[in-house]
Amino acid sequence: MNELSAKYNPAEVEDKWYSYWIHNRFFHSEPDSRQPYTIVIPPPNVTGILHMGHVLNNTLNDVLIRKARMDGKNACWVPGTDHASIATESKVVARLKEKGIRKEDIGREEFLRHAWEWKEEHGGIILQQLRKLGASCDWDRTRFTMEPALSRAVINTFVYFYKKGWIYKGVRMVNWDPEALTAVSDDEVIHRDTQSHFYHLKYFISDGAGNPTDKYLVIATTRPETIMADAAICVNPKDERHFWLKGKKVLIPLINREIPVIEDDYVEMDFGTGCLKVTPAHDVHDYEIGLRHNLPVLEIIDDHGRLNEKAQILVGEDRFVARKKIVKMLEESGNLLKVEDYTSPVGYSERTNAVIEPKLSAQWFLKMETLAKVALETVESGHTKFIPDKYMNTYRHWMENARDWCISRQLWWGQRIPAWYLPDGSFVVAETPEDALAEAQKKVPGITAAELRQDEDVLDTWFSSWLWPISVFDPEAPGHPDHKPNRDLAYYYPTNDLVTGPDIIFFWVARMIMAGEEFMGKEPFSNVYFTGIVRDKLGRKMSKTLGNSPDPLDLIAKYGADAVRIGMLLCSSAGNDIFYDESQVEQGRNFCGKIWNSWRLVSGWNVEEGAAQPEASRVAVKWFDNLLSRTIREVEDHYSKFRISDALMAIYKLFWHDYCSCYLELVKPAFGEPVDRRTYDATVGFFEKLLKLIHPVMPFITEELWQAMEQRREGETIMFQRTPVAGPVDEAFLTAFAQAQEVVNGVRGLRAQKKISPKQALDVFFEGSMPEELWPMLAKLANVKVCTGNPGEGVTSFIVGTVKCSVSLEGLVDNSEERSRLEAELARQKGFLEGVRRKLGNENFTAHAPEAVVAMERKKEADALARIEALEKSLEALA
RNA sequence: GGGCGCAUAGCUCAGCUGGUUUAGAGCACCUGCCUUACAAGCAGGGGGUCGGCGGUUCAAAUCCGUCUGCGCCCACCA
Repeated sequence: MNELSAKYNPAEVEDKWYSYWIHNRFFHSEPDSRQPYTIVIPPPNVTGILHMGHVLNNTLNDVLIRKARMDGKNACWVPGTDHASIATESKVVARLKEKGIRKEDIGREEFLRHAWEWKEEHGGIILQQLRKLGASCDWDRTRFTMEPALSRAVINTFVYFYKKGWIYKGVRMVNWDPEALTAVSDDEVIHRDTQSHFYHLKYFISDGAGNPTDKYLVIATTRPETIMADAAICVNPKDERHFWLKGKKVLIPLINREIPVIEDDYVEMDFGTGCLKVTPAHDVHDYEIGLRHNLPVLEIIDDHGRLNEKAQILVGEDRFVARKKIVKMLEESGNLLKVEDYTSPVGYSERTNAVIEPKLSAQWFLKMETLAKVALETVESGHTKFIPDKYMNTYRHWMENARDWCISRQLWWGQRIPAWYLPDGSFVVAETPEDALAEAQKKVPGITAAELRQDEDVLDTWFSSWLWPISVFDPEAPGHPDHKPNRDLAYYYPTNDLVTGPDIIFFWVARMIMAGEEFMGKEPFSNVYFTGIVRDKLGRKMSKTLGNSPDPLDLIAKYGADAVRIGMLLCSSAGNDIFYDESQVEQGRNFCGKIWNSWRLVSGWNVEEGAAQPEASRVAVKWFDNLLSRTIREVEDHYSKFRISDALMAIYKLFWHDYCSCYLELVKPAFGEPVDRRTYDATVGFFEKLLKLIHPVMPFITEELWQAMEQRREGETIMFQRTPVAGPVDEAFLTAFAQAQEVVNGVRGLRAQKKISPKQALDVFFEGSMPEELWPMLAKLANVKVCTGNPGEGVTSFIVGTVKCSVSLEGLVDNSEERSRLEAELARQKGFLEGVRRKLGNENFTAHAPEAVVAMERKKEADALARIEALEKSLEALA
C-alpha cells in the first residue's frame, strides 16, 4: 500500500492513469460475444476547440460508456471530427486574407491544399483536449467526415438518391449569404427583429404610352433599393379601395419602367397600403406570386449583395448603401410620401451574421417526403426515444412540414457533387469520374474526360454527418443497398444512446434517423438524450464575444478533471439549460478531497487480529450494508431514466454524509488504537464499492485510490470492475437507525445550545421504542449513556417520531426557557392534531378515502396524542 | 402570429400514476468549533402559505381552466 500524499493532486494522477489506460488499450473495443453498448460522438468541428458545451456533452457520454463497461457490456465509444464546411472554409478564408491571399485568386486546388494544411495543423486538437477530460473513446476508431472512405460514402449516397429519383436540381429561392457566398439552409438562418423603416412610395399610373399621369398609388416597402426589379404591383381582389386600379399600369419611380397591376389573395388588405410591390427575384413570396402570374424575373443584386447593371441606377453599390441613396433620390423626385419607423424580422446567416438575401439559384435538393415520414414513425413508435420526451412535439411538427433539403453549398471544402456536365448542358451523376465518363459516352459517344466539367458545388456538411452512425463502422454501407454489413456494423449498429443538444434535432438527429432507416432499415440509436445549453449564472449563453466562457483546460488544470465533470453534472437535468458556475466545480474538487481523506483515514488503521468487534461497529456495518444496497438500487433506477445528476447526487450523499460523516465516525478507533479485522474488512469493502459506484463520474481519483488500496496486478483497472450489486434491504432496521440518528442530532443540538462539550457524557432516558441494539451507536456519536427508569428532575426533552428523549442536564436547565420551548412544540402538535382530526371528522373522507389512507390518518392522530401527552407530562414535571 | 414548455427555499433543481406525521436535496447563508482523515473541514441552525385567481375532489405543489412572467421552436404581413 502506497503512502498517500496529504492532498489529492489531480494533475499528476490524471496523466498517469490516462496513459495507463491508453497503454493497455482499455478503451478499445472489438466485436465479441458480449452485448455491445455503442455511442458515436457528436463529431465536433475539426478545427474547433473545447468549450463548456463539449465538456457537458462528453462528460455525459463518458459516464454512460463507463457505466456500461462496468455493467459488463462491450462498450464502444467512437470518436471523430466533422469537416464543418462553412465554418472551416470561412476560417481558412480569413487566415488567407491575413496573408493577402484571396480564395478566388488561387483557385480550388490551391485553396484545398491550404485547407488541408490547416486541418492537419489544428484538426484534432479538440480530440486531444477530450483526453484531458478523461473521455474513454476508442481512439483507434477515430474518424473524420471528410476522410476518403467517409467521403466515398457521401458520394455513394448522393448517387443512390439520384438514381432513386429523390435528388433533383432546381431553381429555387434560396437563402443567400453574400459574405460566405453560399446558399444556406432555412435552418441556418436566424430571424431577429430588426429596426428599420417603412418607406411609402408613390407609383404614378401610366397613360398607356409610358408617361405618368397625375394619379398614383402608394406602396409601402422596407427595401426601396429593389424597386428596379419590380415586376408588378399587387392588390387584393376584394379590396374596394383599389378597384379603380384594375387593368392599369404603373411606372416604377426613377427608371419609369411600366409594370402591371395584378390581383392576388396573398396581399393583406389591412397591412401597409394594401398595395404590394412584387419583386420576384428578391423575395420568396413575391417569387411565388410571380410564378402564379407569369411575371418576369429580373435580378438586380449580385452574389456580393451589390446592385448590378440591370438595376440601371446605383450600379455597383452595396444593397444597404443603395438603400440610403435611393431614398434620397426618391425624395428628390417626389416619389417618397413618408417614412415610418418599423421593426420587422430579418434573416441573418448563422455563420457570418450577414443579412440573408433571398436569391434565385440552381441548387440540388433531396426530397424529404418519404424520408421524413419514416423517420417520424421511428420516433412515434418508440424505436427511438427522446429524453426528455417534450422534444417529440417539436420533432413531429418539423417532420410533418419538412421541405426538400437543399444539399448543395457554394463552397470548396467538402464533398464535391458528383455531377458532370456535358458541353450541351446536360449532366450525368456517378460515383467516380470514370463512371461518369462511361455514362456520358452513352449519351455522346466519343466524348472525352476533358470535355466533362464537374459541378462546382460541394454537399452540405450534414449530408455527411447524417451517415455518421453507419459510416464510422462501414463506409461502404450507405448508398449500396445490396452491401452486406461488415462485422463492426453488424455488431455495433444500432447504437444505444446519443447525447446531443436540441439545437441540432433537425440538422442532425432527424437526418440520422432518416439515413438509418433508409440504409439499415433500422433506427440508428435507441435513445437520444438532449442536453441543455450551457449558460453562465446570469443565464447568458456562453460565448467568446461575451468572454463569459471559461477555458475547460484551465479549469481542469486548476481543479482536476473529476471536479470539472462533477461541476458540470451537478446541475444538469436532461433538456434543461445548465447554469454553470465555478462554485460547482469547487464542490467537485471538495468532494475529491473528501474521498481522498476518507481513504487516508482508513489506510492508516492497524488491524489487530483476534480483537473483538465493538458493538457500535457491528451495527454500523449492518446499517451501511443495508443503506448501500438501497442506494445502489436508487442509482440504477436513476441511470435507467437518464437522471445522471440524481444518480450522482445519491452517491455523493452516500459517500459523504453516510459513509464519511456517520459510518466512519462510528467505526473509527480511538487515536492510535487498532481496529478489529471484521470492521476493517467491511470498511475497506464498502470503500471499494463506493469507488466503483462513482467511477463513471470520477474516473481518475477512483482509479488512483482503487490502485492504492492494494497491490494490483499489471493490467488491472477499476474500469472493468463490475458495478456493485444491491443485496436485500432491511427497511425496518434502516428506519430505526434513522430515528437513532435523529436522537443524535437532538443531543448535539442541545449541546450546541447549552454549550456543553461533546466530551462531557450525558444520560438519556427514552419513553417509547429505541432498540437496545442502537444504544452503542448513540454512545459513540452523541456521547450519551442510555439509562432506564425515571429521568427525574433536571431534564430537558425532545421528541423523535413517537419516542420521547429526556436528557439529564443537572443544573443546566433553564426552566422558563424549557417551558416556552415545550409549549411551542405542544402548540405545534396540537395544531397538527387538529388538522388530522378535521380530516377524520369529515364523513366524506372516511367514506370515500381508501382504508389505508384513513388508517394512516388514525395513526397520525394516535401518534400526535402520544406526543402531546408526553409534552404535557414534561411540562408538569417542570412545575 | 402559431406551437411547445417552464414557474416549488437566496441559487440550481427533486417531488413518477392526487393521500406517507402539516413540502425535500445540494449549494449558499447564520452560529459554534483549527476535536491528529479532511477549515477545500466538523457540528448545529434559520429559511418556502409550491407565480396569481377560479374549478374538480373527501383530499391538490400534484388534475382542469384562466391570468401574469419567462424560455424555446416554427413563421420573412411587404
